[in-house]
Parts: sequence; structure tokens; C-alpha cells
Amino acid sequence: MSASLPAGDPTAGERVAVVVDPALADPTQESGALAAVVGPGISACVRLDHLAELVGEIEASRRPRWTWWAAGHDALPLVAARVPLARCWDIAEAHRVAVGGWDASPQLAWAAAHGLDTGALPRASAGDLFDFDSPEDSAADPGSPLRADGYLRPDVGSPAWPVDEARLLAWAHAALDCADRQEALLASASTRAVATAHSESAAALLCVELARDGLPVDRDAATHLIEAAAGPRPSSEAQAREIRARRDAQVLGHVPGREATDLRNPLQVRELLASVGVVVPSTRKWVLAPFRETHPVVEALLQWRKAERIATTYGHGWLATHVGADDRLRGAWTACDGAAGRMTAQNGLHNLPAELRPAIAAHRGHVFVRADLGQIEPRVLAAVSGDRAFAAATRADDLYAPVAAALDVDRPTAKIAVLAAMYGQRSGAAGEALKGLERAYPTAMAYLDRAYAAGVRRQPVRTFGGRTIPLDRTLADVPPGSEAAHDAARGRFARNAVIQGAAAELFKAWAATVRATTRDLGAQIVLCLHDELLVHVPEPAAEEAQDRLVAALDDSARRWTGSTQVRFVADASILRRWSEAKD
DNA sequence: CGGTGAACGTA
DNA sequence: CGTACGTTCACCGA
Repeated sequence: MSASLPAGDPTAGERVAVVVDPALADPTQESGALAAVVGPGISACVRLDHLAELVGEIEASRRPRWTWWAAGHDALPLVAARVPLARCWDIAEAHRVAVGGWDASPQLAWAAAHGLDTGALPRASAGDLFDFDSPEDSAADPGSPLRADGYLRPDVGSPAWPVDEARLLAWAHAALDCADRQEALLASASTRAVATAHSESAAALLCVELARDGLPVDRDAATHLIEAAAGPRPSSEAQAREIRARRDAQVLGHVPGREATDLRNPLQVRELLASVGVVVPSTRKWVLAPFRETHPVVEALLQWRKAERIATTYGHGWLATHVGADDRLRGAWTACDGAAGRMTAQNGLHNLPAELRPAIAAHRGHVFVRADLGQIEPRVLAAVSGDRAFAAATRADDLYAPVAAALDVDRPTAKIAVLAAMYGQRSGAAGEALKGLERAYPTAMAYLDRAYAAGVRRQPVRTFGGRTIPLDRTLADVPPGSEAAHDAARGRFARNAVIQGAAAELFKAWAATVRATTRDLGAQIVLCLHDELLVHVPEPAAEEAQDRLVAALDDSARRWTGSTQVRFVADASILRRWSEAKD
């Protein structure tokens, strides 16, 4: 089926929905399957192998805001075909801005956008997923994704929902409706929430590109680093056992009579340590560190842990599994975690040990342009709190210098005080300096206090960008204790979330701008690491890309804060290997 | 076989 | 100084 394109004037911001058959596990592998494209004057159902061409034409003539339920599914064929798209609206990400949390199914997003009770979502009946004869449905068109009571049917959009052209078109219309409602809701909730939904949506599209492109690796360098830490790649299970046993022997040799200890069992390790007089509540690194001199087995154990980490998690198996034949490390990316809203990545992309960084190297004819945001969290605090005095401090290259002067303390003390105020210390003492902060920057401190208090009261907080952060979540790792301890943990979480979350929003706005402004250079963003961007750039374009990264920060920070009062700084450099970075 | 905690890497 | 996430392993209970 072909689409007729109306010749109308390009209208900024008009929505065009793209939806791909929800049954497809991998929309890049099923060229015969269907997608629908619906917008003003457009209503087309096309085979996937014709989708990129149609979307490319519409993009060229109208630059609409491409709207989908989730980029990871609906935009996948477009990313695979490298269709450049300027604007998008990701319903799942917009829902995460509006409501928070991780769950963002079409059913939930739809209900929230339409003001329906999200605690009472219809559930698919266990007996028959496609039983459309329940009383709620009787009044509705049997082909519609909607129930008569206004909810989406529980099964639509799921892999089990069989589509035809009419159903897919209706699914695209539903996306348009849902996105319009979300936008209205966000606009009424916060002045910045619509802009946040835009940059979060762009980040979600970037995530699909990151998964497609991967992080360039020097395979030989990686192999050598892994061999140095974990030994050669075993060619048999017997050899693997032998290498493991040899690694274990480095530790067990220090404790004759206890060679049978399983070093991978923390309980047995604790017993082993106790037998040489090291009595500890746990065998964590920072607990054992003070005992390094007490008995040689402690140092040997800590060394063993490092090698074991490389061998098991970032070893030969990892290299073979996650680094493709094109020497790119790939993993799945998400634009927004379930807590404060950072990006996440799998397969080690976000927690690669620093010693493996020399293996992250630009490919032939390319370099990396790397940039990170300096002192991002205190600068964000200045922006989101509106503290004029603290904002004045951000005009310094080193924010802690003017803070130290204002508090009449040395720089390290000023830094610890600021970090303690933002994150909340439980041990140690920043005492006097903290009081100085309260005097010098009362507006910023009050902002943090309000978030903490809301957390204790279990009330949701909102980031500067308008993202709701619910506080009914179970906290990750609160040690058993009093109710007061849990209150304090929620308070710390909330206080951290409004800073970390706002920083994540600015970072994503920056990343989205970089993506848009460096595309013509042939640049690819290949890593997003919370406050750091790694961009793979054809060598001749390196300096231009570096300039644009810095300019993109000025642009996105000005748009995000709505002012120029707070200064954000990026340290940008051109590298061949990630390890060449200063810090 | 799925969930949990310990441990540790990153920011 | 805290928060968050991803990965692996051993253990537990079904």
C-alpha cells in the first residue's frame, strides 16, 4: 500500500505516528511485516521494507514530531535504515516524566494520560486473551484497541495481539491521541515538562542508535589486558578449571590446612580469615583493607577478587559474546531508570573497570571526542534551587574556590561540606562548614531540606525538569532497623533524586543536542556515562566536533535553565583511546 | 528454576 | 558524603 503525501506547509510540531506490528520480536528482521503511519492527511499501512522510504519523505517535507509507543520497538526499523529524524515523542518516556517509576506500558500510559484510575487497569482474562465479549467491551467496535470504558484492551500492543491493517491504523491513531493528552497533562503540571518529554524522547531514540552502533574496541588490546589479569582463554573445561585452581592457589597457599576453602563463598572466606586472626563482620573490600598488613592472605584475597572479576565478568567470554565481528561492544540501553532518571546500559558499558579502558579505542580514520560535565551536581543545585549566591559561585571554573572563600575554610573542606549537604552524611563531620553553607546559601540548602522532608513524608518529589519521582518504591538496600532509619533513607533518596535526576535531564538534553548538531560530521555518540559523552568522529572533523560539543552544552543549559545565571562547564578533548582521558 | 544477598565495577 | 544501576556467584526454597 502506498501513501499520498499532502503538499501542505511544513508545520513545526505536528505529530505523525509510526507503529510497528507489536508481534515482531525483532522488527529489523521481518521486512514483510506491517507498520502504520498516521498524521494530518496521512494514513498509510506499509510493509516494513517500505517504511524507511515513506518516513524519510515525510521527514524531508514536514519535519513532524514522530510519535511512537516506544522507540525500542517502533523506531527500530528506522534506526536500522539510518533515517535521520529530528523530533520525536516517545509515549513510554513521556509517561515516565509524568508519573515516574519504571512501568510504562501503553495501557498504563494511556490510562494516566486520560485521567483513568491506573490502579484498576483491566487485566487479560486467564482463559482467553482475545475474549472481546466481556460486558465492558460490548459497546465498543470489536476491532478497536479501546474498551467501552475508555481503557486500552489489556492485550493490545502485546506480542500476542494479532494485527491487520485496520487494527494497526487504529493503534497509530491511539498513539496520536495518547501523546496529545500527555502533552496537555505535562504542560499543566510544569513549565518545563513538555521540553523534558522532548529530550527524554530524543534520548530514547539515541539509545536505539547506541545499541545499533556499539562502542569501538581494540580487540587485541582487550585480549592482552584480559590475559594479563585472568590468564589465556581456556580451550577446554579442564583447562578452565586448571586456570581457576592456579588463581585460587595464590590465596590458599597462604593458609596451609585450609586449601579446601571456596573463595567464592563469603561465609567460608570469613571463617578462613578468622582462623588467621582477622575477625570481620563481612569480607567486603573496604572492611578488609585495614588488615592488609595483618596477614598476607588479605592482600592475596583482594588481588584475587580483582582478577576473578575480570575473569568472570569482563573476560574472554564477555569479549566473545558482546564484542561483534566489527569490534564494537554492544548492549541494550535505556533512557531512564526507575529511580531518578539516569540512562542505563548493559553488558558492562557502564561499569567497565578502568584498567580495561585502554581497550576502548577509536577505529581507523577516527578519533574520540570526549567531554564530561565538570562539577555537574553542585551546578545543577544552583540552577534548580534558584540560589543567586550559589549561582554566582558557578561562574568560577572551580566552584569550590568561591565557596571556600565564602565559608572561610580550605577547598577540601568546602567540597566535603557541599557534597555532604547534597547527599547527606551519616558518618564523619562536616559540622561547622555545613553551618556556613546554611548561612551563605540558604536558598539552595532549603531546596535540599524540602526534598528530604518530602521523602520522609513519602510524598513524591518533582525534578526541575518536571519529572515526578514517586516515593512509594521499596528502597534498594536499607539495613534492617527502626522506622526512623527508613524515613531517613527515603529522605536521602529524595534529596539525591532531585539533584541526580535534574543532572540526568540536563545531560540528556546535551546528548540530544550533540547528536543533532554533529550528525553532518559523520559523528556517532558511542557512550553516555551519566556526565560524560564519548563521540566517535572521522579524524578531520575532530576539532569541529569538539567545538560543537562545548557549544551544545551552552545551548542546552540555557534552554534547560531558562537563564544564563548558572554556568556549566565541559572538559572536552580529542583522544585515540579512552584511557588517555585525564581523570 | 526463580528469587535473594554478597561483592564490586561505574557515575 | 550519598545515591543509583548491572553482573556474577552461591545459596535457598520450591
